[in-house]
Amino acid sequence: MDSPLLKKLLQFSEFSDEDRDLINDLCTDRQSHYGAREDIVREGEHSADIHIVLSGLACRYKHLQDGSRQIMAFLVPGDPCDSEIFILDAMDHSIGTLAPSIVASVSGARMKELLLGRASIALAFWWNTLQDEGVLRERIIDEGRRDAYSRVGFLIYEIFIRMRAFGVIDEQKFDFPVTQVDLADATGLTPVHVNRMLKQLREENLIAIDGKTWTILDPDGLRKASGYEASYLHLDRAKREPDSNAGKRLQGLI
Amino acid sequence: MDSPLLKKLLQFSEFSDEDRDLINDLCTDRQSHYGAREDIVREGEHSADIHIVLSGLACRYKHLQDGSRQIMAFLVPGDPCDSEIFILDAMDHSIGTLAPSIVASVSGARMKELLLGRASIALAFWWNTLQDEGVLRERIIDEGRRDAYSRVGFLIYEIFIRMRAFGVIDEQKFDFPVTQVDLADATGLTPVHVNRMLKQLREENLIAIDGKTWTILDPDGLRKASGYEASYLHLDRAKREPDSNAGKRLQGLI
DNA sequence: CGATTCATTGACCGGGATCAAGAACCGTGG
DNA sequence: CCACGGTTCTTGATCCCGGTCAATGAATCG
Repeated sequence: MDSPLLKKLLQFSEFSDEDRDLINDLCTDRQSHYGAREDIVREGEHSADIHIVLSGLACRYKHLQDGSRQIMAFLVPGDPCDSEIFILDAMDHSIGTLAPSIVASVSGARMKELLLGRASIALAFWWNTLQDEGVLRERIIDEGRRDAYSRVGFLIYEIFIRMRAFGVIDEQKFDFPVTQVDLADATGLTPVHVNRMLKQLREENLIAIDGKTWTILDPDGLRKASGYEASYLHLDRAKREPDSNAGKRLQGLI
Repeated sequence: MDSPLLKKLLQFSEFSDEDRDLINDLCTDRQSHYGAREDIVREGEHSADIHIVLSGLACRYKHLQDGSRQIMAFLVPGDPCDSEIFILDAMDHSIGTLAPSIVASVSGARMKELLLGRASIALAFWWNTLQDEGVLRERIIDEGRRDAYSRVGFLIYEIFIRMRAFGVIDEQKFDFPVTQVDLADATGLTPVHVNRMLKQLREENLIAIDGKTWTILDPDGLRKASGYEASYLHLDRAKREPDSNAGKRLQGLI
């Protein structure tokens, strides 16, 4: 069975059976269970391990002096949290769960070995880093140039697209176990105003929320409302490759 | 004579004389002169070359549908613009000059060869990517959680620190040839409000502006006013790495 | 069950946007 | 040398989006 990590990396590259086994093995080695709102790695720490989210939901965040929190990225199943940790000797931000999650730990040494021996795998991780950077840049635009309505819509739509690319969307439904406070910390708005924007999105029949299950009723309408452009996720790359089967995997994803 | 690129990479690693020559050669191969406000790479393009800013000032930016522009990062002399271009097949943002600049072009093939053959150099470039990511994350915090005053102060202080780390600061003076519109596009504020914040910073004797020459009159005061924390630039940590094998970690990565 | 977190809604306020009008600063050509 | 048209900078007046404060439900859980 494919691990979430392999599923994720398959968005970027194709792998030999041997590569696939190596990637899957990374996730089965050591697994830790976290509750909601627990830290996986803290700012300033240096961990000997790197981490990969297998299930649940985590985020990159940072606390400011005034006590407020800024969420800089959501980490969905398959996302490596800190594949760079064995280069830097201290994290400049924290990683924590938002919902109960299962996280795989891989020793930095083993990661190093794999990246040394397997250029094909190393390349996929490099790609992942570039996608992360694209997401960060898009969030800067989001906060700098979009109003609250687009900001909330954008965040929801991006999560939707990433979940769908990862293949965990049944119809338009997906599990997104965040509070409105979390969304506020991610968008730079107040919880009160996030609530108002969600209300508006619901009233316009773009989304529906039932507990932690979100439904995108009108993906196209939501995309337009949020001013979303998909290019930065580089999900379409596989489609353009002339001799690749990847196109089949990703068909209909965008 | 050390090229700006070597100066920049020396922030992260130490190099053998041979490494130094290889890095310097990158910058002397092909140099292009750009005027102010010209594009070096456009969104959607795939260039065979990667680019390095040697003098002047450039930025990463993106235009939105409504015509507004968001500057996501400033590129000062020594900064590689797109060392990842030979992996991705399309840029998800543009890079353009703000002031007349000299830019070095290096073929992707040569870059790849260098990163393959020289782990020590590959490591420095990897570090550079991580620093870029840190800057992006800090900008998200900046826009999400700080008020206009801190935002403008923060941006100025970061440029000051990066220029100083690069070694082009005479006393507290440095050349920063941007318009207030550029600063507005970078902070997500309006030019009018940027002007008001600059006025305030001047009145508090934190900075002085004479044409394109900026002076930080009170670095400590500016840092405090902007809520700046330096850790994310990793300026002090990189060199401490005692492990001479560190560079080899990246072998086979590209 | 209370107790605690989370969602929702209303009333009011303020920071920054918007609009507008000069002023200072160019590079250009006469 | 000045006259000029175009940026860029500066400042004031007004408005509105989103923050703040507060109160009430709703949902979850020991």
